[in-house]
Amino acid sequence: MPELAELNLSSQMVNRVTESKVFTHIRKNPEHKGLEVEAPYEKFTIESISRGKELLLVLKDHTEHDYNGKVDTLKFTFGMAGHFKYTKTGEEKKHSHLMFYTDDGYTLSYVDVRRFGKWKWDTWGKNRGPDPTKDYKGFIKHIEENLDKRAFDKPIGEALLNQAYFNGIGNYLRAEILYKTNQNPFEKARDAIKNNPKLLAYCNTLPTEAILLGGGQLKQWENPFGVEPDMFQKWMLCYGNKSMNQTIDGTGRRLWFDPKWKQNEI
DNA sequence: CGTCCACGTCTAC
DNA sequence: TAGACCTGGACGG
Repeated sequence: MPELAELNLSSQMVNRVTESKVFTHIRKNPEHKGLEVEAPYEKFTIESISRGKELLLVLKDHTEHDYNGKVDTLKFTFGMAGHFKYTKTGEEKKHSHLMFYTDDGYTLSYVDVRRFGKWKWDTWGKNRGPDPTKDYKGFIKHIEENLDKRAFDKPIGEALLNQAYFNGIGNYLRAEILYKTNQNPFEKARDAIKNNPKLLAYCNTLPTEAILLGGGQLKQWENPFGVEPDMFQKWMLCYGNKSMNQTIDGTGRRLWFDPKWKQNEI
């Protein structure tokens, strides 16, 4: 599930369901080896914000008699399968690992079959770049100021997964970006960025489109924006398409690309 | 049954 | 640049 679009949708969903809710307890599933988390206040509210492939839960003190204005942020990464579910307490889904309980019988659960996701009391990772959809200017500036770095010696197909510069781009977004910008994945990243103005622009527009289509598998909501359920599949032209070429890239991940590009062309 | 594969990091040789 | 971390779905014999 989780690339920029899915993290963004998770955050929107959390904001929608937790609006005007008051939480009192947090519990970790002992099966998960992750950090134990205790409620920082007797009563608290939850808001959420995403940035690339990270998501924050902002916990705010709601204890009337002892308000101190403190705010705590719990940072999540979703690994390969993380997402949130909101259910009645007692009806939590299998593989729920961190549960936030309201004072009126509901649970917000962090669910993650494979348990690759993580959480900790923290804010945005300092080794991750700006979100290309929420801070496009910052995203462009950060790349342009660092174009001479060795990270951009890599083929663009690999560089697009580098979260220091392309925070939120994952395996399906890179495939769609390369394909829809008519970009040779094996061209040196620095040259590709200089020669193909669509490349950085589509790091903004394609994740934005994916958000509006409700994201990929393991949807947070059924058709969050009234979009037909099969629209996302139709939108994905390259990733997972049998008529495309695929190879294992230098980082061990499967790269999907237009067969017109020859792999040894680097 | 078995093997391969998955929208991602991490850390250790 | 391998593995390690995990579960489960798809597909083959």
